[in-house]
Amino acid sequence: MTLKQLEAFYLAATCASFAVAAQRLHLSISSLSKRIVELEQSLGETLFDRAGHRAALTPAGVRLLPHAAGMLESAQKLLASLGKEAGLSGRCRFGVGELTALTWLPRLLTQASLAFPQLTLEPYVDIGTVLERGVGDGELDFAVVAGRSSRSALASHSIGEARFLWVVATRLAPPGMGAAALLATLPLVTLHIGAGTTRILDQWLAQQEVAAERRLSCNGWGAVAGMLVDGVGVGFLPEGWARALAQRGQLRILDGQAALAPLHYTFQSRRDEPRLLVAKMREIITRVADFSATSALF
Amino acid sequence: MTLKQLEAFYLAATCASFAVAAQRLHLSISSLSKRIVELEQSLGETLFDRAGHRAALTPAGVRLLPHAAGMLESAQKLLASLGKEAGLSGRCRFGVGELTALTWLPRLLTQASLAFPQLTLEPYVDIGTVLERGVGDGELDFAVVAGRSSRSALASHSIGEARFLWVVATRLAPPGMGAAALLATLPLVTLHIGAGTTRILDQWLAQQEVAAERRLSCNGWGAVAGMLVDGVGVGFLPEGWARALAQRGQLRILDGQAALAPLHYTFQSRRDEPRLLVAKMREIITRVADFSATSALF
DNA sequence: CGCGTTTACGCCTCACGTAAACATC
DNA sequence: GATGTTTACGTGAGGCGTAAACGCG
Repeated sequence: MTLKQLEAFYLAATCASFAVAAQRLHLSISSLSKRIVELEQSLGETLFDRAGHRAALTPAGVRLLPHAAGMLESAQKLLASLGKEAGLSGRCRFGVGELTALTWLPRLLTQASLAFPQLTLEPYVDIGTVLERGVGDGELDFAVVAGRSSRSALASHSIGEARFLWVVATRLAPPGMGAAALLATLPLVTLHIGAGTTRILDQWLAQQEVAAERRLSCNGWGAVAGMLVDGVGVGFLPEGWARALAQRGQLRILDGQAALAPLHYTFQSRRDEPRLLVAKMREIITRVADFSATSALF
Repeated sequence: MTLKQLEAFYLAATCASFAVAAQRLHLSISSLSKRIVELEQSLGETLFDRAGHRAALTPAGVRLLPHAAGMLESAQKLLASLGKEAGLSGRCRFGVGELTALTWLPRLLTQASLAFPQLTLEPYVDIGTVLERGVGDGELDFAVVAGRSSRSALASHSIGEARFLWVVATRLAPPGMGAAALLATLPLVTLHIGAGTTRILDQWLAQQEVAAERRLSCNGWGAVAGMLVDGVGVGFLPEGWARALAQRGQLRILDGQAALAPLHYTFQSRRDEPRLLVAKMREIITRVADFSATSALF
């Protein structure tokens, strides 16, 4: 029994497939498979049931899992007690929404690479549901997404909220007009369904008893902002963007009485995540996250 | 960093020398040395100071030691949680006094090999001081010796007491005569100084205000018993032996008012001993130990 | 010079990746 | 046939023991 075998077992047991686990170990699938077979031989127990389409933990494997996690955690603490940077090297893959990518992600990368010079940071930008699946499958160490996770295997920690303001091109509407009224004549320009803002938008529409008859969705905030500036329709933008564009006179903020609810963002990772690094990254993110920040693009 | 490296480090740090540690790992000294060098390289810390005649732990080594012990213990528990016999295989070296060897050691070996079929038991018979040094140096996993240890690194657990009776050859003395009186004319036949009985003998002599003018010592109870039967002098034997030989008429028990104090035996192991096996062996020994048992030789 | 540790070297096992085979859906 | 895991095999690094060297008492 070796630590490498235990690590391979732990990841294979917690990731969606051997392929994902192998990727996270920088190992070929075949080598991962052999490591696990060798662990099984050294323990004299079958840990995975390969009968079905995908390998499933046997009862012995289930019994072993917490012990293996404990060993790996002990090993990490051992390393942490000596070399400070130990355990905080290697790669860290994580997911963020586009809003994050365009606001505080650069600052996060600066801070994190300052704190962990040995660490290779690999952010993936995608919509929340994709990121959640990535964390669940073990492809990502964590993700910052809107709202709490519906997956019981993931733990959510609130890290802040983003506020949005309804806007429209200055030339399309006189001052004082509300978003609800404009939606009667202008199309709604927003993100694709599945993005984090979908929920607060639906909530707002229901509350206002307004239906968005014409709807135009795109998969990026940058494109949405561009369309709104060009006068394609009415929509909402992150507060910082809206204020920056309004100040330049390109957009008018529709600050009627009915504002969009703030969108809460959470840090999501596996509930059984043993890596110290993930906890440290959460600390930094909690400190750095600021969804009202203006993008460096402006 | 591997478990083998940590194990090598742990043993090298707790044993008297690399040679002893290597012996316990069934490894050559050179391989042990390399394992430790490799651990140092992987941790980026020097763990042993090789400046002096013998390797000594550096501060970093001292910091690492408890972590390494914890890892090894976790590994053991992991194995114990799956395969029952796991962790209880391999070799177990321990020391016992000759009295133990001639009374309950056979029963211990029977019981222990029944409880741990995979285990190779290696008892070493010697006098207490030698055994204590062996445990302290790491050559022995534990020892059963008379009295508590004077070494602070060893933990002592009482497991029973042995009683001794003064005897003399039947033909040498009429009934009713005491040992103190006989010592005036007959030599004292006893074990070498350093044996566990030395203390209770000295105590008895002081209490009786008797000096053993002629003294004849040997390094084995069997030889002492033989000499006493042959009428070489007066001496004492373990209670069971004395009664067995008296019943056959070969010896007379000198049951005067002044009996020897009972000799307390303790189970001694390293205070930081992490092996489950040692605790289990102590349980069995506590159950099995019986110093009044008659040797199978009779 | 003895003792304890390290270095040098030849040997062999072990762990890796590529590629093919196998099994399940 | 697509996906997921294992087997076959050639290669290279790593761990082993023997033997010689080093360094301190």
